[in-house]
Amino acid sequence: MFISKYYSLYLQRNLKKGLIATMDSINIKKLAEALNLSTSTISRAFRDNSDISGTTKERILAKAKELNYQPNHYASNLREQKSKTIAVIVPELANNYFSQAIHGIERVARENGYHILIYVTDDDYKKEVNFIRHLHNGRADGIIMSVSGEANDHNYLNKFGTKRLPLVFFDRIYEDIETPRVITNDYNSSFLATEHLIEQGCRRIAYLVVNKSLSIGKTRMKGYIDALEKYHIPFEENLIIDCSNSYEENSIIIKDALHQLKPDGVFTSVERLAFATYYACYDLGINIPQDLKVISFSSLEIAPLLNPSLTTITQPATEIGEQAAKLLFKILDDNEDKNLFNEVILQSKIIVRNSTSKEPKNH
Amino acid sequence: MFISKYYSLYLQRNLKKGLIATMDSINIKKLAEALNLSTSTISRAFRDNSDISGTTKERILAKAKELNYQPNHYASNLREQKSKTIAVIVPELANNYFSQAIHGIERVARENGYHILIYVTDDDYKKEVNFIRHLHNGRADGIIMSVSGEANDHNYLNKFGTKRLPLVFFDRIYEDIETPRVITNDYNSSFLATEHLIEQGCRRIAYLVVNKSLSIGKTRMKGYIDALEKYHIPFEENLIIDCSNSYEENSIIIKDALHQLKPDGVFTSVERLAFATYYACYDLGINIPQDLKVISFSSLEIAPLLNPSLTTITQPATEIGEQAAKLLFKILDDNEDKNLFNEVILQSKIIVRNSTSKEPKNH
DNA sequence: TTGTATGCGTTATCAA
DNA sequence: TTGATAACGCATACAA
Repeated sequence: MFISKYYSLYLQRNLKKGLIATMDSINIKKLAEALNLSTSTISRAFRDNSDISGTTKERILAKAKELNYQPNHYASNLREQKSKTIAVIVPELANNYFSQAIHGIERVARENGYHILIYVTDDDYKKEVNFIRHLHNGRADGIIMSVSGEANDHNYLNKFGTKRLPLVFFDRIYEDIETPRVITNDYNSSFLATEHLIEQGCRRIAYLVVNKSLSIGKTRMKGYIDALEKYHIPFEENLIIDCSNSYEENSIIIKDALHQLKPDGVFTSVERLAFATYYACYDLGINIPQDLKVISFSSLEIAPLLNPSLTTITQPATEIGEQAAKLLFKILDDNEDKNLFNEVILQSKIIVRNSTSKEPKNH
Repeated sequence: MFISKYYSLYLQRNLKKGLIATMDSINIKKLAEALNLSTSTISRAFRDNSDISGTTKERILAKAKELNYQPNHYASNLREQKSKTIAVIVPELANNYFSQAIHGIERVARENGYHILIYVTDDDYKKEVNFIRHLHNGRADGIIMSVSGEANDHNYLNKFGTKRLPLVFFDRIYEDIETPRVITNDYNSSFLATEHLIEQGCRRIAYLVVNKSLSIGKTRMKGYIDALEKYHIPFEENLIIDCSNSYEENSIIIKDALHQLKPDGVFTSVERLAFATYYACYDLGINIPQDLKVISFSSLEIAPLLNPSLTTITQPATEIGEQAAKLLFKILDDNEDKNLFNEVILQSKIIVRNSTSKEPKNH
């Protein structure tokens, strides 16, 4: 083998710096030498489809285990132009819904031999754009995302043209981007939730939302409005309470709203706002459910343990994650389907508990 | 340029299959052609240290943006022998503690330009071993882990010899593996928690644990035992309730224990068991805190909303994650420190609420 | 300051 | 069934 003098110098330096694999690091070539085989044969032992005799394969795998050899992931990826990795982008992590969804994604990915990268936007649109852009460098084969920037320009997703990575939305989606998605029947759930409050005797129902302009906020709001209409309850714009992402701000906003608007029912679009409502009621001495009934979208598993236990619209979070992952793998498996538009709609369940009870709470 | 006839055939086939970059996919060579520059110059524009004129750099970056070019991650990694990726291995995801910790890790990683891979073991030791082994193929530069297999053999971690990836433990650790770790003062917290129950009048305090043999279980148990001793309360072996990972099993175990042992205080080592205790008490008509006081390790943010509000030992989960990540980056940054043994101990806080109140609960 | 040449570790192709 | 080889896309040493 000829090594140019430049390169040998480069080698020397980098060996010193520890940048380059030294004797203690194993690779396909060394394994081949150790076994007196060619690298191609080694490689074949690790891919199932290729022709190779059973005995050599065993010999190779045994030696590989002994020397702790595994095919270098980056070299394989470079060669094969795929990474066996999917990226998951979520607005937040410390949220029962998203952690359950990720768990579902993780499980399906693992079964398919894929790894998952996690990105948290903290509801920051700029981060989202940045993540997506950087993911188009081969790091991931596909993306599963719950979006953060409904109010912003989604067109950045179209700028990749044919090179755009397969993308699946779940829960929070951009309606104007045509890509597979997994959502729940939010309109219907909201309608039923509102109807439930009305049936429990509420007439002034406040709707708490984090961002009215988010598609998920809009869909959920529509169900609320339509239910009011069905029961001929006039819709009051100011009963839509637009909250923020800040705990402190929400506390003030909600207390003000409860104080000034005196609703007898509250429907919150995310669980965080239900918690904030509870805290506000504790502070203000408002009794749930006597003075105020509360229902919320929530995947909280301990909703029955709250004081009072919280009536929830529970989304099948884990299943949503699983379905999203399956959808992505379907695209990844056969290129034909790449542009197939696919929408999976799962059903949420309303679970009635004491926070919307007509009777005084009892436990 | 000479292309062997074999290879040209191979090219043809793979182009058809779409396996190989075609016109729509950009790489360093095409960008170079488009700009009439060499690939090295392009490369230099993307690395900060190299010599390159300001104007060409700008020209290149502009064109790159236009053509949506980014250096291929896998090629760079192969060349540089590092991945700018860290792996995080946790026992479970749907747990406030771990999702908060991961959030902390994610933030620090992002700031350092690193990406994170998530692996969930579901408390399965075999999965853990498998993950770790596969990670040693270059996919990650380092690992942050909360362990699952205390009862098993940890020696697999030593089998990698000098090739072992930098590893940082957090919260659940293997004491016999010498590697940096971030933990909380569990012994002390347990001691204080038990003492708190005693001060509130408890004399028969049950300790609920998921796995006695886990180091974290042992440490926490020791604090409990020593606190009993301080107050001359005899330690009863059967008040240590060994629970499982199954919700249904725990329900039975706990109900049995409450029924037969009639404790007046319960100290649970993980929040899940506190929830199970609440459910059991609801079912059995046991009043918390009158009949039974409950304290638990928990990072639950809505502990004040429980019925009754739960007294917790709260770990600084996010900070633990951040510290673990920082520790890992310190190792990654300077190779010298590679074997430095480092232990960061953070303080948990006991937050007293109604579940351990002497007075009947009030809200 | 830029270009040329080379190899990172792997795998597919073809030849033997 | 195995071996030789070229290339995946990039980054660096050195020459120009």
